[in-house]
Amino acid sequence: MRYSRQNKILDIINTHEVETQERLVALLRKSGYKVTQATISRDIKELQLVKTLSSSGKYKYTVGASVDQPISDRYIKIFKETIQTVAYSGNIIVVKTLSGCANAAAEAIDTLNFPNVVGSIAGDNTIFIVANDPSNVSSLVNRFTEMIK
Amino acid sequence: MRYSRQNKILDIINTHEVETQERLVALLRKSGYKVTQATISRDIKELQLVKTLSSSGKYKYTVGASVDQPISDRYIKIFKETIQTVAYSGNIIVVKTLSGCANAAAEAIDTLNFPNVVGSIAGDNTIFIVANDPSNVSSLVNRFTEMIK
DNA sequence: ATTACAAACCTATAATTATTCATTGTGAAA
DNA sequence: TTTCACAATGAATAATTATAGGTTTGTAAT
Repeated sequence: MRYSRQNKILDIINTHEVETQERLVALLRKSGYKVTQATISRDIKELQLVKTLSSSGKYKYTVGASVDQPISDRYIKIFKETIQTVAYSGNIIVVKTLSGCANAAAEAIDTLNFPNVVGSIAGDNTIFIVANDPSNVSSLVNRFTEMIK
Repeated sequence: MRYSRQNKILDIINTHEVETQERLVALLRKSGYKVTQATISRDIKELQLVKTLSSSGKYKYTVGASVDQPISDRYIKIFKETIQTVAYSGNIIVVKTLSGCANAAAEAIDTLNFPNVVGSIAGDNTIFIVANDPSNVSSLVNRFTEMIK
């Protein structure tokens, strides 16, 4: 599960000083992701992670500077590939995703910056999105469902 | 000449998409810097350069994200090690540096953010610093000369 | 000038990372 | 369901990068 794993990678490097890809592989295994260094190398490229100096003088991986943008494509792709169903009630939209992917998808939604969205919260495989008004919900839902086709 | 070379490195990566350290070695040689990859690896660490994705999907070296600061120490060190003499006239301070190091030293001065400095311009081994008023020049000169002791 | 020391550097190599090529999974179309 | 096409991955390895250890070079003190 690629996106779920990449999400976990972000998690890990935010909480650990990861010096090498091998180390990252080891940490991922502890979380149940069984991958090889080759895959991590590719993940790192995709996530645009970067090897920087930690304050201790060692190298560590961090999220990249992201100077040039069009990662937007990436988010749309995540969106398409992780979202399972979209439902709603009142001004709340409930999005179901593949397990472990809610965070990634929610970040995608945030970044894609849909109108009338007040905020969102993501669990493991569910996102709640709060719209500013119930009357705007159906058009949002339409846009979501259009996008995942 | 370490700092001069590192200055050149910054120059090069700002004007070229440098994919590997070996490539950087080659480009440096063209500019008369004869070094090995090992030294470049250390320079890159010091300069906190970072291998990121270029828009073409290839890797390239860029200046780092610099999340955590205290590079200030580094600037002070450059300052100490490259500045030769300090003189002044009116509201202009003239700083002489080791050859090729004026840029690095000027950047250090900029970053260290001295008061009453209006601006500066650097050549190869000379920096002109413009103070806001002649009356503030001598105290600035004192601080500079203190620092290089 | 000579010694002592440290910085800068190189050579060689260890360590790490990226990629090639093969395989397996996965979804869509027939 | 079978087939096709392609995405994702792993194994092996090529390519790249970091570092250990030793040498040279500059510098300051004697």
